[in-house]
Amino acid sequence: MAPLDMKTADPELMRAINRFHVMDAIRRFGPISRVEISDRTQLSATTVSAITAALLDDALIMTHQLGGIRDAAARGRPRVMLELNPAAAHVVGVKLALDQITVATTNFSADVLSSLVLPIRLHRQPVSVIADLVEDGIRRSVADAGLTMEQVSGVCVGLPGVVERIAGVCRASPIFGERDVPFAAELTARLGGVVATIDTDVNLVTLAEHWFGQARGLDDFLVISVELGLGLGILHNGELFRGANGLSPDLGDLMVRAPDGSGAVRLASAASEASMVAEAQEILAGSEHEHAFRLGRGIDKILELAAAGEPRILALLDRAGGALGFAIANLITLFAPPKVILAGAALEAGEALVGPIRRTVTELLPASLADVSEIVVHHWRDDIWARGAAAMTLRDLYGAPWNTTGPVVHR
Amino acid sequence: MAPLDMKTADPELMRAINRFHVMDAIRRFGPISRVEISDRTQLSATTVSAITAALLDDALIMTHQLGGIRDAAARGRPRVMLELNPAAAHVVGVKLALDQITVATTNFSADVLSSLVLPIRLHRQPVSVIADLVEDGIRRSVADAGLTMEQVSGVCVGLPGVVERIAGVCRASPIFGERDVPFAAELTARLGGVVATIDTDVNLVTLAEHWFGQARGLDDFLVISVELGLGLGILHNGELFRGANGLSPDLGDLMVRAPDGSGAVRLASAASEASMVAEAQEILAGSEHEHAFRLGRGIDKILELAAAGEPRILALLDRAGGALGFAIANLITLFAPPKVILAGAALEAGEALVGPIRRTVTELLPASLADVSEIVVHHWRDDIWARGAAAMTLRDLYGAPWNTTGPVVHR
DNA sequence: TACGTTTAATAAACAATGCGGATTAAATCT
DNA sequence: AGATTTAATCCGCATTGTTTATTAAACGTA
Repeated sequence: MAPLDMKTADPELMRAINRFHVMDAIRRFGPISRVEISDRTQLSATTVSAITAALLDDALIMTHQLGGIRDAAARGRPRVMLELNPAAAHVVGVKLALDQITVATTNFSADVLSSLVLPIRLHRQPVSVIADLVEDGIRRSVADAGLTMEQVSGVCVGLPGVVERIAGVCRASPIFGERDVPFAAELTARLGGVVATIDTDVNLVTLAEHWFGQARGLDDFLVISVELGLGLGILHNGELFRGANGLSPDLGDLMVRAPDGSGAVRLASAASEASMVAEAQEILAGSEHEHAFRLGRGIDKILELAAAGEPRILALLDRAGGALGFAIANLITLFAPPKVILAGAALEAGEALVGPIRRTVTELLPASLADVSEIVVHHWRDDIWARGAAAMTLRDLYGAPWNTTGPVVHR
Repeated sequence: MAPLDMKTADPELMRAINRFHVMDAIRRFGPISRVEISDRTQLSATTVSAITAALLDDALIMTHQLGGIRDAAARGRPRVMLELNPAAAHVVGVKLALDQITVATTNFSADVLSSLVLPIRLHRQPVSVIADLVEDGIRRSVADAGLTMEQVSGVCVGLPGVVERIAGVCRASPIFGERDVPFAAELTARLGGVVATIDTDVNLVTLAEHWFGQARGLDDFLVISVELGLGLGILHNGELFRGANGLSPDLGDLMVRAPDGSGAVRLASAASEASMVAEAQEILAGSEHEHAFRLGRGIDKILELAAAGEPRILALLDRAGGALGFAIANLITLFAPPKVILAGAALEAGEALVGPIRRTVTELLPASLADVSEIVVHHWRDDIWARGAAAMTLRDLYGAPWNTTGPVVHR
């Protein structure tokens, strides 16, 4: 074994750690004054002053001019409020799904400046074709935002499947026909100097939930997305959880009891949108509804029939919910997260799907963990992925120095 | 939310981090010279010199007098070898199982100085009775080692179930009738100044495997123990994995498909020693073997019959292996560990149990993870638990400063 | 308007740390 | 005995965070 892999400490690391804490406080609570940063971080006022001076110098933060609302009874020298400088950097977030590409450009505060959707079926396209499409989308979104590529600090691509972020390699994904696709390198090569990284789509939204969403400030929670495929994001101890080597797990690969009790099946084939649509298509073969599934949005038809109370569809959703509940119960047993966030078009079915999930989780969870987790449904706006991608890239820009999880830079 | 919870950096933390790295290098590779520490840790020779001087001053390490074996062609000033000072501290490790208490006293190098086994059925004894028994065992083991309680730096107790180490509370365990037992406090109160901590029994052995055993230097692996109950230990990114709030998960609480395909069952009721014995007893009711199960060591009878090729026992082991394989496949999907270590009396059945485990894992694992994990069986000596408890306590003594995971001290 | 009070932010002095280069220590080689 | 080689330490320097003192910028009051 080579040198011990943990980082040793020197003054530079010390500064990096404290700079991160200051940045994090400004991001989370800004506009915020130096005194309050000092309070929250437990750093001395002097240190905060020195660090903020450097950050102002680098134009990463700026003073909030529109004087803060001073308490009427305020005395003494007023606090100068500090906040992120939105113009300090711009990043592009991309989400690849089986049926579309979403691209958005954001500023340093993760505000979306421009976004676009390319409704293209990517299924089994060659990697180079997909990379070309993504490149075009990025360049167009950047132009729409009134920026040039030189002003873009980073690009982050989220996609379903098994992703090794550090290496920039997609080990397996429904998007690609091949295995072990070095998509980060592929894309970076096309962008002329702008570094692209990749991650699981759900990891992006998990980070977005942590920074902006329902789990703000919560250090442990799960995100489960039910789209064409299934996604799992885990925030554990304030950090995105990844398996060994930074390999993000794929929820669809988890095994569950078969809904009909006949053994084990992949969760993806029991509870993903794709599997539900296929099953519904089979159930309704020959009926008046059959043709609706030809149009590609079979899930909408399922929701419609569920709302109408069609019993076979309700039974289908019940089985899917049972399978999801099984997997979620096991995840709660392992991670004990206070919150589990569900999202995805299928969740629009409401109690028809969520009910069985909750019921199964309650049924299968041991008594000692009965009350640790709250299961909530969150309806995402389209841009949450982009904000997550932005957060991921911003984290790299001023990221936590104690994690060696930064991605490899391909040039 | 109060102050940001991550530690801020100051010179003291810097020194603590580097001191840890030096200690860790000495522990892992000692006897080791200062230059080699410098090489391995990437710290400058000056810094290593300063830190080792302080450690020598505190008598935590000592110079290795029996001059190292110098290469015949060696030139220059000889290296002075450094190693842990075994007498620097002593700790006591305790393991509670349903049928016995094991106690061992070790020195600073985790060598076992004395150990004893109390074959007592703890099942549903009052907490105070168990604490009394443990106290007696500890005092006797310490005396056997020729030490006084004043010389003991810490006590660590491992037990099955759901344990919240930081709080020192056992949330649920087959050992205790009650829930939420503050056993660390209970025991510390009896030991007059010596601090006791608790943890999952498997976590202790996981740390022992990491420090001394088959997984030395491996940063990611799983440990699965099949005893009367089931245990799961996870080393992830070089750290013991715990759920939110430091809650260690219980393998027995994981749900698996029922072996007969009729739904879901707790793994504990499908593959633990207890469940296998109960099932075997039922299968063999009325046969010549029935009375063997009255003697308490039913697992031995199972192994004997498996070796003899008794088909119903082989089928039983096959079902249990299938259930374990199901759970292990899901764990591999989540954690992607390069190694999975199995242990426990039931594993003596050899291929009759391990075969089905391997087969099921191979069958259920997705192709992208087919080759990441090696499954091995490790036969533990009785003292491995004690060494793990020692390692756990030593880690607290000179522990990783960046983890806020130290246990609460009750007095 | 002048001056005191209050609070925020910075400056100066100090202590701890790690590092690079020079120096000393301890062995072998010639 | 002196040169050579390698290990370990000493010295001076740069960086950092903290404490204490000082300045800055507001308001209140006479």
